[in-house]
Amino acid sequence: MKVASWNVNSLNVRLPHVLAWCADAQPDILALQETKLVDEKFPVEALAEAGYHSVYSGQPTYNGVAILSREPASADGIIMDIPGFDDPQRRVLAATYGDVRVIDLYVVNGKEVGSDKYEYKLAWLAAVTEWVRAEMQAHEKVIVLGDFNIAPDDRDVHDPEAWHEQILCSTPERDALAKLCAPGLADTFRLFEQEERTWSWWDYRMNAFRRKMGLRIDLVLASKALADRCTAAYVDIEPRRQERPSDHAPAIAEFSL
DNA sequence: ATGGTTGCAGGGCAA
Repeated sequence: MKVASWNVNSLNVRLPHVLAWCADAQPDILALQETKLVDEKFPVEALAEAGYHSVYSGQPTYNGVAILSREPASADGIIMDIPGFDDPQRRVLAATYGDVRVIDLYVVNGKEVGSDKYEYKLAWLAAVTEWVRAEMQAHEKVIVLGDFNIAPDDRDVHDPEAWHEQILCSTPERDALAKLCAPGLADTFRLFEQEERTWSWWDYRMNAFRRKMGLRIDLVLASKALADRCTAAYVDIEPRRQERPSDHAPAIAEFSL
């Protein structure tokens, strides 16, 4: 089973990129973030023609998450809100595929350490952490993936000194991510030897991609039952090289199931 | 400290 996460920064603009990547990479499950589409405009038919079922939770202009899959999601167990956390922003989506629970997250960016958005990010992460804990008690095989807007440690940052305690890299954010993982989620990327300086996001500005100035903030986390069966994990930067790309590249994990 | 680039939407806002 091949599972991927991709922040597409508008599925309206990036639908051709998604279709081309799916045709090439053949993921079984693809979690999307920043679809920026209301549900009425979600391209269900175009994706169905490409062989993918869709579940999605969108809003106008901002945010929006979706999960594409070869096999349909179970009819029950689709969750689009963090339990007990009132939030109009469409950032979470959970669905069950066979015996695998998939939780797609578009973590709050946070803008700047100390800002209102930063406080919202930490509160949001605390609420998600409680929810994920409950999901892991209910399911043995859990995948939590998405745009985490947190670089787990300095290996995931092109210039750790410049980013020291900055947004996406601050200690409270990293501690919050560690707490989310504490019930037994592994960053699948780190289960394997990796090329150093692997990133999944590069700012559109300042020629960051050409200059290899990126961060690895897109993650596929897996519970132990799945981590034990993980056979590969990597980032595919090819889509970032294309015309009119998303600023993120897909993060992928493969499992022998 | 600011600016740079993209998307949405048609002016800023979010990233």
